[in-house]
Amino acid sequence: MIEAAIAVAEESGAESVSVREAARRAGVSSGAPFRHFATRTDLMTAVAEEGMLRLRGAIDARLARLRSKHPLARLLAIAEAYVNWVVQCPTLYRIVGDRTLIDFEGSEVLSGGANGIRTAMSAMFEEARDRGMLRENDIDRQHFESRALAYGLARMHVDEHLREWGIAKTRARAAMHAALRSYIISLAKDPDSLKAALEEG
Amino acid sequence: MIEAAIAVAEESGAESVSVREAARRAGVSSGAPFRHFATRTDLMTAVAEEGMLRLRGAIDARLARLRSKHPLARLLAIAEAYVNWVVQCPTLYRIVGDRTLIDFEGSEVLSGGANGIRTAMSAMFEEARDRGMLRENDIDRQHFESRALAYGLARMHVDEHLREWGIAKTRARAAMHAALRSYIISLAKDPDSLKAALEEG
DNA sequence: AATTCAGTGTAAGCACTGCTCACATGAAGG
DNA sequence: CCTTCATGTGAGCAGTGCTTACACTGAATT
Repeated sequence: MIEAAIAVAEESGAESVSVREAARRAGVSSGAPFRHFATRTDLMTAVAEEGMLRLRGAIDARLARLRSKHPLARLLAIAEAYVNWVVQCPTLYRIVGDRTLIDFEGSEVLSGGANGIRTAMSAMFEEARDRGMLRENDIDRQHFESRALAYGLARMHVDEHLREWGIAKTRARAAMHAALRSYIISLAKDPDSLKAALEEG
Repeated sequence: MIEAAIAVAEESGAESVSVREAARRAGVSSGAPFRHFATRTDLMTAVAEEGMLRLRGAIDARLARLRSKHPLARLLAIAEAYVNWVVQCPTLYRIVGDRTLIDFEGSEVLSGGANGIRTAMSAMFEEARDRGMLRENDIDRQHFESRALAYGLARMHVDEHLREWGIAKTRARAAMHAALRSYIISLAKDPDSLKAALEEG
């Protein structure tokens, strides 16, 4: 069912996923899905949970691959992995973020997943501050601001706002990376050493 | 019809606006709306156009009220007026931004309106650069970045992401203003003179 | 081994939706 | 007075979310 729902969403858009269509795709009758998901929202929530797991997997993989221990470099890596995943799976991302389509608060996977990402970012801001790497020390504001930037970039992509900016889909990643990179660099007290850390990979 | 549709959206959510319910609200039969709007999308597009006009009105009013001629101060004013309007009319803003609900490209009011805001911001970045007010000179990237930040803040609000950040609705405006302000200030070559211009109002 | 029974799938059906269409109304203009 | 055209009407079609009475299966209990 979940795979069928994802397939429908991928080709027809997230809002036009119907329980019946997903059931047809899975080769069962129209009532069958309701044995496993009480409501359409529950089905879409299950789809979103699958998406959240993949997103967290992508972020964790990126962090594991990153050599640098510079907290701002790791912060940028999280943000980049985030937007990379959004570019790769825009439909799934839309579902994960759409609180009118799913029950976000009611899902441990979803709220816990979002919480985990936020906590990881928070830890890196704290470490950067404690090691004197930040130009300013109000890390709550900087955390909120960087999240808004990453979310805005991701949203502008999935909401199709990029064409108006003359940014082709093939260049979306590069444009978003450039924005994130320059923003994170602007937070650093010593931009040059951060740039060096970023070169390190 | 448009007023009725807005009323339904305000109290039941934008996605659950139905042509029939709007017709009931307006006291006409179920087929009547289709004399004026060929499809539900057209009706929602008309609602969105109304929203775009109000948004542009709010921004223009704010700029007219602003004494300072400092381009970065005016830039911040645009961004603040933008998020203010989003906080004030979240439902309408969701409709304006939802390209699955409306025909954005097909509406002169909508695409032209968005274009106008972008052009206005662009002009201020150019002026700031030409007057040597920016720390860096790649204004395209800074314009894109600041738009992503403003859009992300607005989206986080209408998508109900703020509670997870411990930001109550009453404080949303203040949090968003703080983020925008500190970001714009970080762009300025001479932050102190910008701060003075911001004090001027 | 027979029986129970929970888990799953089926098909019909309800109330709703977007949208169409044949029809009525009614005002404007020749 | 008659035509025309814009608008509203209400029945109807296909699709939706969801429920429900029914049937089947396979494993556990007696």
